[in-house]
Amino acid sequence: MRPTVHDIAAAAGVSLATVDRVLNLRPGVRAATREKVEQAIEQIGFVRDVAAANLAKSRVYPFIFILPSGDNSFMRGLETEIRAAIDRSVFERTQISIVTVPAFDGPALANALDQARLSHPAGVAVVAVDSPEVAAAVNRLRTDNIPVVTLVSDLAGSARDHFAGIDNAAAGRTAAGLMGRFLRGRPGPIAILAGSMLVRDHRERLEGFRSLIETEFPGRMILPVLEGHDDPVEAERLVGQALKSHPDIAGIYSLGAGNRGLIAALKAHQSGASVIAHELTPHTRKALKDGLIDAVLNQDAGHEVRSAIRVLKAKADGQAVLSAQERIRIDIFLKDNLPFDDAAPASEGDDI
Amino acid sequence: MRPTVHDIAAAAGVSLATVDRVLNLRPGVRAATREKVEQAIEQIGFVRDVAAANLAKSRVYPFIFILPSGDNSFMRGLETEIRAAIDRSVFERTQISIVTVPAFDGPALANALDQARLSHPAGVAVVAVDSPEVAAAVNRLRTDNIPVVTLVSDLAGSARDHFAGIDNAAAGRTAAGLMGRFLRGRPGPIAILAGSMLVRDHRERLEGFRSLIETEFPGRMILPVLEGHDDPVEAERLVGQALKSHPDIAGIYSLGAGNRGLIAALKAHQSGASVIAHELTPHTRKALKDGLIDAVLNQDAGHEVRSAIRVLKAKADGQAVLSAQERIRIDIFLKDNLPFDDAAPASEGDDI
DNA sequence: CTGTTAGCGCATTCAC
DNA sequence: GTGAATGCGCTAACAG
Repeated sequence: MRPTVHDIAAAAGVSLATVDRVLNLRPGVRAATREKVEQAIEQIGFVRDVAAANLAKSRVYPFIFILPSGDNSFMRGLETEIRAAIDRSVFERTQISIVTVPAFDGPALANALDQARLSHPAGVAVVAVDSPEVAAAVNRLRTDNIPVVTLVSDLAGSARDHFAGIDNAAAGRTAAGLMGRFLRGRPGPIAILAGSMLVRDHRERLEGFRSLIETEFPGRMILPVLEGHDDPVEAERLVGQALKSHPDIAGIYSLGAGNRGLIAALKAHQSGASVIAHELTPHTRKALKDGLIDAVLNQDAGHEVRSAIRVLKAKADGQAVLSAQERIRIDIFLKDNLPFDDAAPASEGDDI
Repeated sequence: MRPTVHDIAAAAGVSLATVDRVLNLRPGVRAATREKVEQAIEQIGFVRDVAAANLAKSRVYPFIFILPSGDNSFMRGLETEIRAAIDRSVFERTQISIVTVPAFDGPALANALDQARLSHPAGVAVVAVDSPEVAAAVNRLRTDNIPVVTLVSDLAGSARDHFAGIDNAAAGRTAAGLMGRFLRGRPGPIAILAGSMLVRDHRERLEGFRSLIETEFPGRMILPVLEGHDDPVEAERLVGQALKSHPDIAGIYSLGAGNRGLIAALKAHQSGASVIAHELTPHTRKALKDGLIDAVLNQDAGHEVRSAIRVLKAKADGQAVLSAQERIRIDIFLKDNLPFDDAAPASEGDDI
């Protein structure tokens, strides 16, 4: 039988209440007594039963998820997954609210974070814009001892507890490795379509892609980055222009969103370029099937949401996280290994 | 406040014990009373607090994991992950034992399953050999109401509750899609190294690979399958022979284990073939880095083990499983997106 | 057939 | 500072 608080109490010659005070770092215990109890805990190898503790506390975890608003398939899919988590909240003792803010807007996001702080949540998950004011707002949350997990895109120079997202540099390198192999024997430059250099995930993918092409496939030219702000209209215009002025483009790496525009441009220009994009959405799925896109790198929004919740809970309880379980993997989809064949539902992803 | 058993009792005008009997489908309740209670449950929207129930029951889950013995890096990695789960068992209320049986040996496996049945476990996870006697043994477990999850390789015609493994047909197609693209413009046949057609995962990968090559890359010849029984020595001999008699081999798909032998043969013959293999082990990792293997498809043993445990628990409690969470993904590794750079530890993988 | 009662392991009043 | 008592939501004897 695994030892309980009673065993500690007996071993230390104190009462349950005192044991509890020591366990939960509450004041009102003499140093000597505390010492005794801690020794007992150590000696009998006590591990607290979190389930029982939560039961006794009737613990619920109020969490706040902050993500960009707007017409971005991936982000809306993410929101769908958060809503799915809300449906499970009765079972999981969570109580999740969703806040949306304009994309790529640091001040607005910082403001939303400060707002969130006022409601004293048990944790906050945020799709970060990589700016100092956002980092400062995150740090204010941390000062209040509120756990913060960045979601999808990370935040430099902040005290965030955890990042629930893929290794974006590795994603960029993966895209480059595939692209280099796909283009073997075919000359021509590579075009890159990004969303914004204000978000860390896009910057890291770009860096990873570039560095690998330069070292492993030297001589392959990369055109100046097209920054389409994840907007389909802008993306279509930029890619269209590029295809017009560089008819010899052999490959295109779309590392952000706005893929609807990319796809439209590809169709219009009958480009034969090898194309690699991110995120499996209804649009990229169709383009894969139609042969317009060769490969899609995907991050599973459902897994990210579930992971964020698990980590926030663990942090809120001062528990360790199973890091292997929380690593978000980079899925690679070709036309031929798409999950479920029917019309793509909003929740593409999966997990675990 | 979420409703409790007390609320049901009050609403139905009965005692806690009766509510409990209805909830747990125990006998000793008049049909009319049962009806009343069920109505109350329905009306107030009761959902049982599993954590509290487990606490009251001091529930522990005795599980048995059965896997092949022998010198197979992937299977030994799987065992390591099971041992990691054993380390967590105090927290997870599990009590896991490991049984190993000779690989590809249906009768031995069936015997081990029958043996497992005698100890009345709360669930069994098994790396299946796809044979009728194994299916029969699994069905005997199911008759005793013991949940069974197949692990890594599935079992046809059995009543197993769940399969914790990748979609192997999709894996084969993925390998074919990559291979076809890698070989663009290069003639020459493809060689296939398999372990044994007695296990379902190998058969499914082969089928998926073959069908996609035939439909998407017609004209690409596939040589007769080499069956190496996951044995490095045999694999080396078979691949060596093939490379000697077909010096024009353009691609090799290794869909089973025994990759040490494959790698040795590749080195010895200075083959320039594009190679795709399964499972990231210290050997395949090194071969990737050395450029001997182009891509590795991997299944995460850690994720599979954790998933199997979650599913067995859920089935044992008659609970629903979050199917999205339990889907095991196919990881694709190139030389340039390998996880952690240091010397590969036994536990490569990770998760959902 | 049905109800009463005493825990499961922990947290939290309220006395002392 | 410390302890005794009560309850979280559910299960499981044991009575009736």
